[in-house]
Amino acid sequence: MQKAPHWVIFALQMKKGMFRSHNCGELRLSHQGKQVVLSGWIQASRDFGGMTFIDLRDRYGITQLVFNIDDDQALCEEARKLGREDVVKISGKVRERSNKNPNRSTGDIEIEVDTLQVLNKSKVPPFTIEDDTDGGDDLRMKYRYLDIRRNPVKESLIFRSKLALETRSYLNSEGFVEIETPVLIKSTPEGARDFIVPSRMNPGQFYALPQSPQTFKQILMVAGMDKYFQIVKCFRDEDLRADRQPEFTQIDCEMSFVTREDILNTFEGLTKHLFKSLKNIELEDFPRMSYDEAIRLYGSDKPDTRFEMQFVELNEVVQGHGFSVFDNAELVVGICAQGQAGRYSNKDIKKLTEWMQRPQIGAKGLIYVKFEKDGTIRSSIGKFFDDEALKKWGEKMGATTGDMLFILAGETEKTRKQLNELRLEMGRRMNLTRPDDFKPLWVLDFPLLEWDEESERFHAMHHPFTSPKKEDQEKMLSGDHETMKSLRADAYDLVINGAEIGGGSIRIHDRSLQSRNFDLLGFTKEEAEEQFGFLLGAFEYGAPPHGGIAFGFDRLCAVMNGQSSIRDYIAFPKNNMGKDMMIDAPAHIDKDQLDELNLELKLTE
RNA sequence: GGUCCGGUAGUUCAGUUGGUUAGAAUACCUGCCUGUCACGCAGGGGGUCGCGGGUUCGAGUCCCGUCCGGACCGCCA
Repeated sequence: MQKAPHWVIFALQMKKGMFRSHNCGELRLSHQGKQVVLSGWIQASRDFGGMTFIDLRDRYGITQLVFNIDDDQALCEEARKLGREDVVKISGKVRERSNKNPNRSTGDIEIEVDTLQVLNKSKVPPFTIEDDTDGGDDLRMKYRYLDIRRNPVKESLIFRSKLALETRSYLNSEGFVEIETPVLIKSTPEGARDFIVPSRMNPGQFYALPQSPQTFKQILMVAGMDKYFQIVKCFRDEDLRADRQPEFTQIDCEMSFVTREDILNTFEGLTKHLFKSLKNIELEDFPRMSYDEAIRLYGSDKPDTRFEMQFVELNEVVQGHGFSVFDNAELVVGICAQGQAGRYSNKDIKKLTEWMQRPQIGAKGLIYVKFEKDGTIRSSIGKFFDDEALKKWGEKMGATTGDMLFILAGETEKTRKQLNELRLEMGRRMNLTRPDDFKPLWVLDFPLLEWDEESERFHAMHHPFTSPKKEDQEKMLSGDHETMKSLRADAYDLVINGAEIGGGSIRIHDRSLQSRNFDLLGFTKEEAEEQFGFLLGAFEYGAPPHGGIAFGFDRLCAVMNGQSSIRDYIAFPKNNMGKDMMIDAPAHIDKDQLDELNLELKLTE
């Protein structure tokens, strides 16, 4: 039997409603002469009267369509009417372009169209669907379905998908099992505010959405699952930031019969694998730093180690010379900005000082010393210290000619925080924070407890299930304030380029130690029993030693691409008031719904 | 809870010490154009200057309030 010609088969397929034989990103010169069917959106149209070019876009790319009035006048007229974002299906023949476009993967070919079908007209979109859109953030969020058509957002979501896939594949190969834990759980006052869900069947009672699956994963360890992970949504009812959403995703992990070393190695391995497979970057072994060291050298527990500019404490050399700002300060500390002396005029310094004095930072002032190229030394405190003294500071801080010192003095914790802001700002100004440079590190030995002035009690710095380091467990009994402050936890954070990417700890698996920890945190026996009785109970049935870690998945996506905002890695993010601008949530519910939930609104002005 | 910035055409923005009919670019519409790919050219339509109040002969502009958006501090075990 004779086979029908290619074009006949195609015409039949078109009739049958086949939407495409290829996508808009895959046709090449090698397809020349082929009859194809494409579907997609109108990206742009260039009309020359006698001939019209149309860029057809789908997720995979853009293919140019050509309509020529000499070939088919009616069809050409149709094509001229197409508007941006109309959805069309076309069939036609692939042919080599006479003018190729090297900027496009499909730029060697074009489609000589023979049929055109408009599948759906589009209104004129409120912003341009281009890499550099003219749309503001609020419009982009409101019309997120248009925003996602843009390459940067689309690529971000695809990156996220690949990252999840690689995470699963790696952890699977390491013997981890992905287990889902409940989303409707119980509220606990520790930590962040919970999102609350009323229970219809249990009037007056509420579920809470998990801030993390913490207790469940520990119970899975008691249950003998040995290695657990989950890529999981978590919820925290706290104010938002560019890198903080009320619902966010964690790579949540827990392992049994492990030491801290086992966990660090496993997840350093995961991180390296993710960078290698997604960015083709081989990360060096991650350096490690104690929490105390990080605070002392960088004023932060998540230092950006892409650049040095470490803190140098100056109390010894500057105090006792009659300059009261220094003499009365708990800490005098500075950084050395290399090669910056010539870059800062008095006006620039004044500006920088004002920047430091903004309420967000709250520095009282900013002291500088400039070691000018010509050998002169200029500083804001020349009246109190002679060149000899200033030179000595310079030596201590490793400054040479051309460098500039910035010095702050005051209460230790505040001053470090302020200098951290300045260090990061100088890093940015001096172009030391390249987005394609990745410097991970482990920060270890966090304090177990944190004194909360407001409630006048200790809080767990990590969470209440974190194990104190072995050598500190005895000290937990003392009860003395300073000793409590000095307790160290077997907790660790993974920091990359100044962002906290992951955090975890070895957990307490012993019921009595867990009870003692709840004591320290100010829980009564009854409260501890009521809130965490299920965990304490589980610990009595052979809880294995265990520990784990959780990675901020959205943040990891952003950091791996050198971005500080996680919003483009979330398909439908919320704005800084926690609102979804597209669906306009949250929203009021009607009286019937409230009644059914046994709730009554009491809105105050 | 707080600090700061913004709101003018569909969009991004400009708008001087308060002073004619509020502009530009882009998008949109119409016409011309046969090798563009940021096409080009000519023409056109498009504004409750977020909202309310006040000061003033006169407010986009100044003041107060309010709403909305953005960044940040607090908060985020």
